[in-house]
Amino acid sequence: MVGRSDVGGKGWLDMRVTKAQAEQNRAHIVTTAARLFRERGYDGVGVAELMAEAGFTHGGFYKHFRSKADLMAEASANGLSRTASLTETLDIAEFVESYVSREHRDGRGEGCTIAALSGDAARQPEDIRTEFAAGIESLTAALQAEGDASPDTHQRTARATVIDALAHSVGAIMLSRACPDGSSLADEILDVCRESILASLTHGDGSQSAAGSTSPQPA
Amino acid sequence: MVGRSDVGGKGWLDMRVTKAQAEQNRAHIVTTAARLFRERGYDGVGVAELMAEAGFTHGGFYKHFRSKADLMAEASANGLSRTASLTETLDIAEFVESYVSREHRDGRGEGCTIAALSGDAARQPEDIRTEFAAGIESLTAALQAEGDASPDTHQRTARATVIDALAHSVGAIMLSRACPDGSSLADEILDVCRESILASLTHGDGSQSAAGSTSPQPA
DNA sequence: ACCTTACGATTACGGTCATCATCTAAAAAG
DNA sequence: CTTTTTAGATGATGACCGTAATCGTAAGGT
Repeated sequence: MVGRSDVGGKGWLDMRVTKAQAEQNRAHIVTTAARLFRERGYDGVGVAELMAEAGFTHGGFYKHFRSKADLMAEASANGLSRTASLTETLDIAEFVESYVSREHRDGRGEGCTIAALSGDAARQPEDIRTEFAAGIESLTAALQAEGDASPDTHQRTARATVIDALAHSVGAIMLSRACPDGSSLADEILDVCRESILASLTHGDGSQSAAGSTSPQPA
Repeated sequence: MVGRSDVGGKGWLDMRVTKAQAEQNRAHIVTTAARLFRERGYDGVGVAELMAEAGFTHGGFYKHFRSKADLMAEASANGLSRTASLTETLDIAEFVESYVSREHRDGRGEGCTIAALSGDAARQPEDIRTEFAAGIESLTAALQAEGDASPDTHQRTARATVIDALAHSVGAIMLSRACPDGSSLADEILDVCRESILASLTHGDGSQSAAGSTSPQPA
């Protein structure tokens, strides 16, 4: 390992790195990881491949993160907040329309982290599930809040209604993705559910009586 | 299938047929794998650990399966058909009641393969997704068929209603499982969705009646 | 201008993984 | 009986994994 006496400064250049650059590189690693995890699952992407995709070699990874598990949690939080912020301009009906769609189903890497990784997250340590709970809360809050700004007859959507529609939408996407590409069942699930969810939103759905615990708790 | 077809004549074939025990061992490996995959995901359990859990060493694995991917497909089919057959005695309301429950959420290994592995299946090769589509169809058929035996009161539930309720239930379980153990959100999701799904079954479309028999059966 | 800090590259370590070669004993086939 | 076949055990192989030690180098504070 000592053979690096190095002669002649020929070395390929790779001058970069300022403090701000490093921070930017770190952020890039996180968002890259978030996308790769959505596409292939937490176990489907290794540190080396991840860093390569971000434009680095795998060695520098541990200057940014203490472990892969740490990055998994951070990438999850990043992806979840991304979904929530993208949703902030949508009301529930618009959200459902774009969420329960073929485009979303077929664009896993660019889609919702909940739909892409909740199955994996369920088996991960608690810190990741805590991020998911927070992400669900943020998304719920975003969907409830929409309409508040509008002066007209919009009223804040009931929390239960939002949670229900979200679970319904997630289930539709996951079932559809579990079917073979182009299968009629995959499309049928999407169409049936989208119509049903939208109907339940416009329908006289004012039923959110006390069902179990109603204690919102952002983590 | 211990069928001893046995040919008295001199047909050339019949080179197969091993001990009946081998066939039984193979089946045991498949059901063990189905449970372990549900608990930890396809990538979360290795061949050696799997075989050990089934009571064997890892070497004999390839006398039964050509690859781990082969077993993954077979174990998926096994788990999915198990869920469908366990559901055959339930109508939709009973199904939802037992499916969208804390017991099911917390008993991943003994629960529904769709809820446990659809997130993983979406990233697997087509043969596994074909099994999932078939499993969804079987489960849908089982839920539609229930009630046919009864005289007038029940009529065949609409396919769309069943698919919709199934996706909704799956989404509820997956979201709840993605939350930390014992979190209030995890329980809230379950309670909100269960009530909503049951409500949509009783007053939604033009074909459905209330529950007649009561036999809540945890899978 | 020093000196400290640390990004990122290189290389290597244990460990685990799927897969397979080989051996064995026993069951089937003759 | 003998021969053939094979379920399962044992052990090796090579690839890949997460993690870490080392180092060149440049940035940032003083």
